[in-house]
Amino acid sequence: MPRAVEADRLMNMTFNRFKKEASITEEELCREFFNEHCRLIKVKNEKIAVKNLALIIKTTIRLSNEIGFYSMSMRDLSRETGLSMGALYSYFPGKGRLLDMIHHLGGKTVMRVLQTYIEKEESPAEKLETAVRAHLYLSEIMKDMFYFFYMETKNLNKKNRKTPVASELLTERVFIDILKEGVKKGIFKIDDILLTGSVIKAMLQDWYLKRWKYRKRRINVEKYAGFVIRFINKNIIKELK
Amino acid sequence: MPRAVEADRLMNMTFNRFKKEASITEEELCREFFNEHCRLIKVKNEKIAVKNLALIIKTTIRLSNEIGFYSMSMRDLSRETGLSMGALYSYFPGKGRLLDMIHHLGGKTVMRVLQTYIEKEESPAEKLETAVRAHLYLSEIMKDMFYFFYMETKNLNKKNRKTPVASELLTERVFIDILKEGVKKGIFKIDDILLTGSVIKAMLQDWYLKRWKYRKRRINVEKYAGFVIRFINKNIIKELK
DNA sequence: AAAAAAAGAACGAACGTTCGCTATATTTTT
DNA sequence: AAAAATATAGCGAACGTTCGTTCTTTTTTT
Repeated sequence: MPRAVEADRLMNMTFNRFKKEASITEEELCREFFNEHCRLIKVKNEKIAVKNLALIIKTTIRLSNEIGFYSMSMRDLSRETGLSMGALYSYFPGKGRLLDMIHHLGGKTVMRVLQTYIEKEESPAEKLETAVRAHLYLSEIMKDMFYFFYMETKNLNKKNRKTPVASELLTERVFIDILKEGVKKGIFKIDDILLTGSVIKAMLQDWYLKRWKYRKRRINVEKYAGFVIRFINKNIIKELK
Repeated sequence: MPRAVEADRLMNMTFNRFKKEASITEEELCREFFNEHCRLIKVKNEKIAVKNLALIIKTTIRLSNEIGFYSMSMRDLSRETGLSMGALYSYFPGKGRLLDMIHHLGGKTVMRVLQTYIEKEESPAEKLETAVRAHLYLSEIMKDMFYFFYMETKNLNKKNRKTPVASELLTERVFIDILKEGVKKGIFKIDDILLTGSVIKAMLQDWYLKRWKYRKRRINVEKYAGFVIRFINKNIIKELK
């Protein structure tokens, strides 16, 4: 069916379109961060707070991804942000809490974006493709943050440590629900839905966990997305006999 | 072809058989460790050294997987092993070097086992299945060490940091070479060999990176191996028309 | 008795955090 | 409108703690 394939290709959400539509700006996220934690942030001026929070969060993620959150000292953060030790502690209650707060922000953002895009689609096949693309594109835009999330989970305090575990399962659940719906409607044929959901998640994570590898091989996110979707579809789409 | 499938199933390497055959004992690995680094180890009695090295390495991996290698202090290690601070420093030159030494040991072991098992097989299809199973079974036996490798890579010193990156690519190459051979012999039909190798690696890694998830769902390593192999095969085995 | 191994007190460096201070912006009073 | 008072942001030295490591002493083995 070359015509149908062609139509599909035209309808594919491109990375650039997603980037424009989603328009997840650093500033907007930091404003949300500020409003949510203003009780813990000593700086009251929103304009100043948002500016410096953006600087602090960006620098924390960068340094953590280079040497690990635990290895990054507050003096490192002070030097790299240009803010003094005292000033830093006006923006968060302590090093550990800073980590928790960034995690909280990221988790919420991912789920919000994912849900928004899935709701737009009708059929399970379209939902699945959209979910895969939205997840990959979002992780491409926020690649440092995604890597940071994955690698620094164990450094969270016990209360918040459950969140990313739950978040891992939550993202996976989105895919499992789509798969279930597809099976129910007779569109998908899947042996093991749970395991299928797991390996989909694994393939999505590989994109941001092995960035250096894919960059080196000049594989862009759209190519990867297309490959993953075809790879999945071969295993779940009912064959027409 | 129910008969062929049945034959295949009988020939599948089981986890228990692998465990017996490979017989990777903690003690044997530590003896290798001792002989390789005896220049840096002050304790000369092999029996004592191997016993305590096993204790030190096991405890280091356990504590690192719980709280991270950097968060684990030498006092933690002293308390948990029951060895004094002074005694610890008779077994390795320093905390950083201990990490390097464990990584070195693990990397060598993985490649050795993988190569041994692949050499036994003839056809690419069998090689692929064996490689997948050997990798998964090995990571099941040494699950803590595999998790440790992945999570503590960035804490290695710069000289040794290249090793795990190279090791990631090295393991992947094993699979890519099998895929290439299969295509050449006309057994496999693959669009993108490099990307196929990548997602195979991603699925294998998921097994030891998300141990808690699979344990909770009561999915054992053999079931996972079977699923992964079928998932891959649907994408690479030439269809008979 | 000599050698090897283990012990644990001690050391300086570096850690996260605090706190008194200065500088600047905003509000209130005159 | 000018002056005084207050509030806020930023600073960096200093604190107590904990870190990796060393070194002398004690115990165990040969």
